Amino acid sequence: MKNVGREEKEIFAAYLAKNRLKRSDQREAIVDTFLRSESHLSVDDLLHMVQKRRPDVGRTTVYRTLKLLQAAGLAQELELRGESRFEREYNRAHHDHFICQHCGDIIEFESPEIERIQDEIAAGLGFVIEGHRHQIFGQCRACAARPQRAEARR
Amino acid sequence: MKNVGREEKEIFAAYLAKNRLKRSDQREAIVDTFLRSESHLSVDDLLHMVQKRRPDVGRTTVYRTLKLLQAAGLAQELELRGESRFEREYNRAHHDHFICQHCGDIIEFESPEIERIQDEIAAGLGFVIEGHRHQIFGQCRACAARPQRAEARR
DNA sequence: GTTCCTGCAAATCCTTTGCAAGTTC
DNA sequence: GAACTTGCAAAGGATTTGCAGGAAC
Repeated sequence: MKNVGREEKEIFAAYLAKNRLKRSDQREAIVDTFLRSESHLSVDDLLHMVQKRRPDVGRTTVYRTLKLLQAAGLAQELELRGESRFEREYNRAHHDHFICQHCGDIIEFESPEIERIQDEIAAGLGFVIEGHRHQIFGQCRACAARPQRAEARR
Repeated sequence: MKNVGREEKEIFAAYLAKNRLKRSDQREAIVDTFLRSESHLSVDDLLHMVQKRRPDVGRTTVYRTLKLLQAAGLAQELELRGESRFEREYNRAHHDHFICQHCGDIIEFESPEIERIQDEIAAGLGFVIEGHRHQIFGQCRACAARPQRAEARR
């Protein structure tokens, strides 16, 4: 488990330098924790994980560091129903999400075909695409198999 | 402009009756205004439109009535970046949205082909679809034609 | 008359901002 | 030392809730 996200850390450092910002232990802990996690973290998830290492890190700093990660192109915000989550963005192919409304699990998927159709429709409308969000809500395989617990989460 | 949304109003009345709720002038004004509008209203849009007719209607009641409209299957919430908007749902084919980030315009589109691909991917994952949200952000034709005003809205 | 509705104000929830003290360069 | 960071507390913005008075049934 060494050198996790080494390249991303270099990019982050370069981003700081370019903008005359400074490094700090808190930032380092947050960035490292974020890069080690499987993705789709809420701010609270990340805060709690970081606090296991450094209990003195504040929620404010997590918010601020996530903004930096986004600006540096390393993190992307996922705006789900109500809550906001973050995933790694660097060097990842574009993908969209299935969200299980029962257990909260998030499954990624990608479909070049959907992207292509999207582009065609946009072209027909004279619309220039800058970004998109495609989320599918429902039940994952596991939750569908035990419908009696369907209300557990929502 | 008579009898706008007559059928929807009947459904709303039936929904109230079924749940032992009562009619009120405020609800009627809100529902009527909602049904007459072109869609994609924010709570504030709706509040202001209703207040032109009945200045005494409060924001709280608009929120509460929108919840009823949703529960009755007449309105659907559109969660855009940050803000929340509402559109008519009754008897409308499923569709998704292009959102111009510059002028705020919202353009609807539908693609049975995308829906089909979605269903296939879901089936492959054993995922049961209960709903989805597909939003494409960018510039509409008009805004793309005058890029100098691209920063006007965001 | 009982039950439901309404608007206000207060409470929440999530996120951002002001600020004084501490760090980095 | 100048400029940036931090955490706290306070401020914001959007939505919900408690409540007392008013309306519907």
